[in-house]
Amino acid sequence: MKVSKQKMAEHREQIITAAAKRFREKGFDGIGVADLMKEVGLTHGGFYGHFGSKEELIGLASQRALRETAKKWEKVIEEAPDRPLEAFAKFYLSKRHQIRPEAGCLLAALGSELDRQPRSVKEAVLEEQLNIFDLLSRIVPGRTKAAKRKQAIVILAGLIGGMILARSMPDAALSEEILETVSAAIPNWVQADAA
Amino acid sequence: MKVSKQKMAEHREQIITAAAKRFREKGFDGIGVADLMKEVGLTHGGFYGHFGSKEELIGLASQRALRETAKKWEKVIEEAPDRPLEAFAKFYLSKRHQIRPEAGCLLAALGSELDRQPRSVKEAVLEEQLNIFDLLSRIVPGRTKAAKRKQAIVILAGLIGGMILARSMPDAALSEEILETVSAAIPNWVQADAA
DNA sequence: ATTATCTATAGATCTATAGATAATGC
DNA sequence: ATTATCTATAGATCTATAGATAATGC
Repeated sequence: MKVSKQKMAEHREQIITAAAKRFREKGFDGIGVADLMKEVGLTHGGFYGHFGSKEELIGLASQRALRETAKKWEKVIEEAPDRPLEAFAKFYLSKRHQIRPEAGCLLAALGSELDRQPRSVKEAVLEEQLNIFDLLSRIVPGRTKAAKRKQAIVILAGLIGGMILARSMPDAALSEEILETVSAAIPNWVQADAA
Repeated sequence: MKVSKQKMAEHREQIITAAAKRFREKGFDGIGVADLMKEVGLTHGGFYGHFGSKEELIGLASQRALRETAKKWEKVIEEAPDRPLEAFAKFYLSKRHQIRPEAGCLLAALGSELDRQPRSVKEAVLEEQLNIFDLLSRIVPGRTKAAKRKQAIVILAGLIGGMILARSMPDAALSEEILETVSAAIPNWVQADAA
């Protein structure tokens, strides 16, 4: 039943990728080790050859998830060099993102669960959060580095809160109202601050 | 083992109150029926005389939690008639609120779990969310009802996102930076919109 | 007589481990 | 010989139910 080193490395990646998807879809407690292993075609006993614990996988998968979505955001920003913030806010606060949490921002899908995760998980996620602050700092009109960082923080907070609020609604019309309202408001924030 | 009708009604309230606290503290999956019943001094078998399922309790406790915090917010707003929005943003985005999710806003503590709850839970929460939109509408300077509602939505999104982001940080200094930055920015949003 | 609670348990999870198996890679 | 995976299971949960118990309230 042993496989090659390369195949084992592939298995590891497949487990992390599946976890990154399913955790965002079902929550950290909503999917178990056995089901994740089954999804990639392995038995659950083998899991502990790859990771020391489920907690370790939660850290790795969370980091992976946030990094992958941040990469997409960079593309969206590059493709709209005239109004990058507007384009990004629209992309983030889209209906498509709302209904597909498993492929979207970890902080919107699992944000309120992160506080209850062990420190190691929060630290793994932090690396990507700091990258995102830098990414957003590049598309806001603040004059100093500190001013740009402040704007980046405020924008990310608005985006996360907007998506979580939209997803919490039992009615599609309300969700849409929230996404559009927040999306329209965000570009005004930086103008106000820059003035 | 039977108790009076009044005592039974008290037990029901105690269960809901304990649940409203523990769900916010540990997540909907983080506390079980047996532990909740033990906390109020009953055995877990009796739970199903009060509620049809854990899901039913989740709806009732979530509604209760959000209503109780919204009541506190009203007080904060009434006590600062000159700058109600500034006072409220500071209150919501306080360190005290950050470190005590079990006594704070349901949407910050459990926001990203709500999307995975059944419709009945979302509908129970919605009643309070609409009340909060109204509450915030009263302290923003928009000219029309629609403009005020938009501002209320944007502010609530910023508050929720700001708190969730602050709580997700593994470092207290970063949490504080986020709380202060978002808190300082929010009052500017309505001035920008009203202009 | 009715019923709120308790006791006991069914049945289904869950994470993690121990030892067997069978393929890799020296 | 080493080791990635599988099989089997320990031990600890979890929600929910059935029937017994004992107090209420007619």
